[in-house]
Amino acid sequence: MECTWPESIPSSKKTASAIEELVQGRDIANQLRSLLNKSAGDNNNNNNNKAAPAEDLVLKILKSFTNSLSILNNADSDEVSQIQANTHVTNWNGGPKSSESSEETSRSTAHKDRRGCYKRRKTAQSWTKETPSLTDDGYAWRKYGQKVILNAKFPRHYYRCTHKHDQGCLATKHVQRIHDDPPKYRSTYIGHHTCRNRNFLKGPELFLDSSPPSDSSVLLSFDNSTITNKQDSPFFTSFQPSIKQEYKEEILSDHNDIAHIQSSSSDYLVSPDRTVAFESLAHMSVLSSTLDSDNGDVISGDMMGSVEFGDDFLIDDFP
DNA sequence: CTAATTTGACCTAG
DNA sequence: CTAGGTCAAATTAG
Repeated sequence: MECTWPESIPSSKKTASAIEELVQGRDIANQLRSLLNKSAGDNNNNNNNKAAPAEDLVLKILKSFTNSLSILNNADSDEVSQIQANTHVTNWNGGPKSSESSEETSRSTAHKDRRGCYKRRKTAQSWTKETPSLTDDGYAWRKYGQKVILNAKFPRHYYRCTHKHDQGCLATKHVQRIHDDPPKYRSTYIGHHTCRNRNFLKGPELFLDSSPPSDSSVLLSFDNSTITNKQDSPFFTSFQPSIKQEYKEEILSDHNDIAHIQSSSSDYLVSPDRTVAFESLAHMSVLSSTLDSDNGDVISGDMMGSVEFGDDFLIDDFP
């Protein structure tokens, strides 16, 4: 089986480069938007509605980019993506069903009518990754929920991209601790990032940005799988500037255990200067360990095989 | 003050 | 119906 990559395994390279272009365009539009905001802020402080039409236009451009991205990303899946894609914060009032009255007839409490407010994404690409510690993947995640899962000892934490409202990034993930004694966390990534704000310190960014966009970005090759690093391939975790809070307590709690694990995998302890080589090594080791346990026969156990790609990332070549 | 997290209610797929 | 995923008010952190 070919180790295909879940994130935008584009049906074709055309799609891939189209996505890249769109991301770039949206990024630029974002820059323009912030530029507009800034200039409107300090130039004319009393007349601020002058920039409103421009801002509006930029927002429309952004929306258009985001929608296109969403369409391309899950080409056949449902319309969830576009719904959330309004790039600014207006929570699309006047929802799908025009309920003119009866706020409280159905539900007693003074909650807003959230029916139809969200849709659960059905077929988004997802993949899981298991780590002995909570590592940051370079993206800014915002926790939005926590749930106790049946037959699981630990609750599951739900995160979404911080730039969901900024840039309409629809990526989410959930993290669940599956073992305690040797700490093990399973993170499931759903959807992929359309945002461009990774928290790189300095080194690895040249990995991603200055790489030729055609197809030879970064290759990691293993036994029989070739991995191309596109914009957010899941294993290109990076250094994090600050460990977030939710991780902090966990890390502190089993501080002793993970210390040597991390150092042995040469991850996160290297100074950022010489990271590029080290990083790839680190990831290779991570990957090889996971893939390694895979090529034998990781059976059952409890399915902690390693990297299983959850969904059928159907590569829809055109019919 | 703003922004992130917590947490219980809400919503939907199965 | 239930289990899992999401929302959003309240709370806490920066």
